[in-house]
Amino acid sequence: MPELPEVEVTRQGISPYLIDNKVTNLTVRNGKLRWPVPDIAQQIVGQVIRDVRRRAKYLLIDTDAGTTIIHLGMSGSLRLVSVGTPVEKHDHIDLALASGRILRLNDPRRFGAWLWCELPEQAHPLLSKLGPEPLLSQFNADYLFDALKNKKKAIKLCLMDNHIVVGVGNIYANEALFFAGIHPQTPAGHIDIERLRILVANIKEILKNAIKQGGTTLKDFTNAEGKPGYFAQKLHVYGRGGQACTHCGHLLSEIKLGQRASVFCPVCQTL
DNA sequence: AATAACACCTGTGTGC
DNA sequence: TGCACACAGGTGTTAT
Repeated sequence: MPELPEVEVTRQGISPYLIDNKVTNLTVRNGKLRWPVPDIAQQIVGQVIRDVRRRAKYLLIDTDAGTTIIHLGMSGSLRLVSVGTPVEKHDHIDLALASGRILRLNDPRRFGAWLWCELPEQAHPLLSKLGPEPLLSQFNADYLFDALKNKKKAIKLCLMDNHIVVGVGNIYANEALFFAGIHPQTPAGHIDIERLRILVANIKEILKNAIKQGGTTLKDFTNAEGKPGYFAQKLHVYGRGGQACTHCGHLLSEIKLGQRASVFCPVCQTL
């Protein structure tokens, strides 16, 4: 489900309910997520949540004893519910708070993660090798030009590579390349810095807009209150293979890159 | 070292 | 209506 905007919208939605609140219970109904969910009730119950942060698509819930690391995978979502709200299918984990609210993880495909880290999270192996945040100034044309130097693989695969830049998933990689006029199969190292400047600007713009709109709703994305996002209606290429290009009217092509659907306009996007 | 393929899992839509 | 199959927002691990 979620790319960076959806995770950020979730963070913004849940953090007011979590910060300064005390954890009263942790219930794991099904701990078989991507990795076994550790039993850390002893460590976290009684702790006050200090902050709720995001790094890449990971949500980080800080307490003085340690940080809970949550990833929503392909199908995960977090909602805040009241005590007594009936448990539904795939509601795997509850983090109960002194306020009477419960942070509830639902994840049908269980590609998500719920982990615990007592060290600063930079030390965590999942977070230690991540590239820059796309919305920060460290992600710029000069950086990207350098990171893509000598790379022969397709630019779209590079945009989705967490070592190069985090948070850009299949939807926004397709959209950003469309707006930048770059063919998704272009060898990454061949793109000159001026085109990368345009690409970087488009990535930032698209992600910011998607956050402002409340995230993309494809099938089942909802924010912390269970409301859908409104970005899907603004997608120009993702999910539109065979339909007309919104810019020139030519039919959009669809190919597979790295096993993922890639849609582009063969006229507007060049190698 | 870099790239490509595979793995994890459930739900949904399509075509027969 | 049932069944087989392809496909879906991610990403660490394994193979080439």
